Amino acid sequence: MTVSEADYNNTDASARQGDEARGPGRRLHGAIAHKLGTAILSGKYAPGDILSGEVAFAEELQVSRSAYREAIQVLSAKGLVASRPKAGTRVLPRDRWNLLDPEVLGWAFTGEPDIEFVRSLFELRAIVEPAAARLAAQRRDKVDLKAMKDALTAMRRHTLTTEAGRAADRDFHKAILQATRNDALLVLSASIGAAVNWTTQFKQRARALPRNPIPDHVRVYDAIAAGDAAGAAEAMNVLVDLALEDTRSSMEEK
Amino acid sequence: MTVSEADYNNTDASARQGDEARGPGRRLHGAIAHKLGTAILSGKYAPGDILSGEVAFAEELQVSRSAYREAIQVLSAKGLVASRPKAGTRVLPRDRWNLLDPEVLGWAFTGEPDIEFVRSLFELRAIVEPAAARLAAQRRDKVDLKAMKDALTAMRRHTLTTEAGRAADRDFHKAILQATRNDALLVLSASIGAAVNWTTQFKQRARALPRNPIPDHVRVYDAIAAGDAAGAAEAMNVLVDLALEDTRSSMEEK
DNA sequence: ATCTCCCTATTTACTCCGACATATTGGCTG
DNA sequence: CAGCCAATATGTCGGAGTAAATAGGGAGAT
Repeated sequence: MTVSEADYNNTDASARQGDEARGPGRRLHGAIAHKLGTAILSGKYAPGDILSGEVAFAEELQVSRSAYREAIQVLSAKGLVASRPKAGTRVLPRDRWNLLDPEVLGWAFTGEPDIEFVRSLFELRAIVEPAAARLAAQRRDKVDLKAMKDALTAMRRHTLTTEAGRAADRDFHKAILQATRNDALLVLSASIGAAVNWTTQFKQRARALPRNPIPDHVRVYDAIAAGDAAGAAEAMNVLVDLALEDTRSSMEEK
Repeated sequence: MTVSEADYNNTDASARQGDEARGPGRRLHGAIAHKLGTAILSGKYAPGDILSGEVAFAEELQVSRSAYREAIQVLSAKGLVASRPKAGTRVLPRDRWNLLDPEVLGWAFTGEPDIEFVRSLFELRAIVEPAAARLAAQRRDKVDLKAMKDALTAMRRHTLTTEAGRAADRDFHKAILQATRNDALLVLSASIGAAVNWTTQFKQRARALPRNPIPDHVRVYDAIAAGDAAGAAEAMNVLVDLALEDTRSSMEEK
């Protein structure tokens, strides 16, 4: 064990993720991975395509082979590409992509997001989050409830137009999943939370949010606090439905 | 577009994933990543710990710094570690780990799996798969049904004691998720499928499988084929419950 | 003469090495 | 106590050599 324990928690990732270029704190291979990742997610490189050889591509990008290779390792780890000697580096079929990886999800939403995929994500939310709310209502303790309440007050103060407000929204949902005492669900939260963050930003882009989301969240909180499993599931169901509604309309009228 | 399209689909990953050493087809940095990944998942390196410096660690592992760094990039991409100049490479807190990544899941099951985590995974299955079966019952077409039927016959022929049989089991569940027409769910299939594979192997390890799993699967198939959404969800619910039962008992009596 | 199989040759990723650049930390100094 | 400075570990670079997998050609059999 070493000194300085409570560090490395700079989860600003979600805040600064949209950045294009390479600022300080953003490594070169990270920037390359971002560039290639968005290119693949946006369809610029289709599954089955073969990327130019290491030497050629690295030279084209003006980086060393080391940096390029490390970027490829990242993409490979996320299931986007696979490399083999003599055969080259190939974009894998879409069902091998790790779409639930928060970073991949971010890449998917930097361009024009596929509306069909957004629908898929909300359908997944509609399955997972009500079930999570049900479990949370049965297993939550005081600490969980306090976390949810704090997140709610923060949401009220900052509103969803600010990054701080969206962070509070994510905290609220994360607190619920944390209360389920289920690690697998909690990991999904990181992914779904990221996705929700992008779509929420989308809603803002189109117009000021027409609906006040606070009451929906309060209903969920109240049911969980009361230990009302069925009520919590139902309230969360409504919340997700409304969020889908808003997102859909804002995407269509664009 | 280039020659030789229908390749790169060697998903033997799940079949040969338990290998320790570095065989042909398994790259060096992949072996290092596997070694470090399992070490982290097994708790040998706890969150917050700092790994020895690149030069030192690479020398200790008898590999070049490049190979070691590429392995670290893989782990970093999966959220297991993070590196910063001067500060070193640190193991991230558990909630940052990408536990749903199929490879990470494999690492988690190479050692003694945490029974609490297995419970979490089955709880997730119990949430997602019945809902998926419900959607599949509403949206499946002939092709989907044929894929399920083929998988069932393959399961009958090989039984779950063989890798071929387990592959058929995975194919069955994958066919269901494919029938939901939902990409996000389909990605979860890769993860859940991997998890199911490991736990199934576990059941085998303890003793010959006491229960014949075929009838449970057939009930699910029949309901989906009949378009009976509620019945499909319920049948899948039973299936997952029984699987959990078997896994739990085999883990306890070990 | 045609087909099959094996073997070689080439292409490409993979690994290694050694040097330099950069960023962050922690101590030092004013 | 604040701001500067140097030590240190990661990050980036370029090149050289190795290993693997595919494609193509040649020998053998049908």
